[in-house]
Amino acid sequence: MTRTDVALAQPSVAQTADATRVAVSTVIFTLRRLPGSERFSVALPLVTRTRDPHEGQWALPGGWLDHGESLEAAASRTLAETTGLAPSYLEQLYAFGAVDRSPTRVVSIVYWALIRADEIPDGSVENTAWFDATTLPPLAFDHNEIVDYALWRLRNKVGYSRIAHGLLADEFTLAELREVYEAILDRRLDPANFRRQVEGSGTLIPTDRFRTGSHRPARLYRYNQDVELAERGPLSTRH
Amino acid sequence: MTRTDVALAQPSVAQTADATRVAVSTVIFTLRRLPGSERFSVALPLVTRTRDPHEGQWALPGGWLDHGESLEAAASRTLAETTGLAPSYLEQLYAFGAVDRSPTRVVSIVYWALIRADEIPDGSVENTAWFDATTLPPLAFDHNEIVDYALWRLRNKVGYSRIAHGLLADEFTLAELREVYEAILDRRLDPANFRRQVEGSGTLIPTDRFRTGSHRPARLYRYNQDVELAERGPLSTRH
DNA sequence: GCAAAAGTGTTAGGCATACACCCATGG
DNA sequence: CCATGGGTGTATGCCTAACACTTTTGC
Repeated sequence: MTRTDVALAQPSVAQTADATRVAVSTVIFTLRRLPGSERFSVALPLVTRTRDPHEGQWALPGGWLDHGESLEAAASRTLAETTGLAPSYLEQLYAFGAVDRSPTRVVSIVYWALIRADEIPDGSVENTAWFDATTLPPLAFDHNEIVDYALWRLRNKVGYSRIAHGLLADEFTLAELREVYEAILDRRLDPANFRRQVEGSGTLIPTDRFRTGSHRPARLYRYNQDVELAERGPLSTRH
Repeated sequence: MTRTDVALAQPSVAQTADATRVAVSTVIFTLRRLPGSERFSVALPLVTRTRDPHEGQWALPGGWLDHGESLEAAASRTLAETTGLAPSYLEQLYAFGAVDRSPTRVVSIVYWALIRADEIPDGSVENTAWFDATTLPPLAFDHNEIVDYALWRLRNKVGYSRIAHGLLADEFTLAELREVYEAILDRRLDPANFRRQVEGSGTLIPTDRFRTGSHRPARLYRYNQDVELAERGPLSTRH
């Protein structure tokens, strides 16, 4: 009898019940403006489990690792299969392998990802719903702890890399970039100092275009493609 | 026919030849004073592979994940079995899962570790030898890339955590602590500024004892146990 | 004109760097 | 007493935070 620790997934190769199996899950973050609030907040999609264990509970999107695919490819595939999403940024988070994290032995390689609101397909996907990252219900398995760790990593990494750009369109104003930082860090940033810091970092290229529509027009910027999105050291070019 | 991607290891549960298997390897660093040199340099142990693939080549110590043990326990166990070492610091590095990294499908959860020179048992262990981390021979599988990434992580982490203490005895002088930093970062540090930085960080407690024997005696310090060895966020208390 | 956001200027404080200098011990 | 590492003092420059101020638009 086969059990899964992720939703909507089935093993693709024959496995004995006693063997350790490898699953891949993804914590994928986006920003959304809550109704009634001016600020953005971090949200993520969860899927309902359709079988035991934890049937009916919410869980991270994921599935089994196929024999012929890399870990990152498995993360992308299972994310697309369960939620229809294709993230703009994807990075390995951690491998979870406690013996008792699932009734059967499962090692989960967890990825975390970013996606812009406009990249999310219209219309809801079956069994999928978006939740505020700070007020999650009890999730299946150790997925609450996994989300906590992913949030910690996101907040950490926004301080020393350009991952915030993974949540923005090609062109954006400094205010929009600042709102991304404010949502992730959950605190206000001084617009003047923020401008100087980010302008001095060399990661932004000013354009000739302006965002108009309210008050004084704001200059649009684009990414400097020469700068890495995130420092990953010797792994930056591989998977 | 069973193949392994780590030395001196054998699967403990029946596996089909086609199934993806989970291995655990460890990059364990120590410091040693090279003959003729005043400075310390980073070294790590490798084991010779005793079977195909890559028979005869040097590889990271490791082995298969047992069905009933956690990832970290597997790292500790396989490290002890192959090298006889029990590290003072152990942290997960990355999960490597490229399809072509081994003739059979193997996902390797790699840990990295620190050990003091005085914790290394006397007498050489069979098939094990220590290498300078910066001048390694071609290793089996993707182990060269893994070591590069572990070195990058070590150098990064020494800047924002206290992991250097994992390479020192309970009591140590500031010069000894500075030598650890200099070896890892491979550059000289100003003794005066280093002292102020580390004294101001609150991680050290001065003792009444002094290291004597040459010139002016140097005060011995010990760790402040209240401060985490390394920030791991929500994972700091678990495995 | 007025409100509000875009954008600039200025100051104070903290921290890293560089380096001059004094202290204490072994030989 | 002298060489050497232990340890202190201090000036400089950079970066951050705080906030006053000017500019430019919509209404």
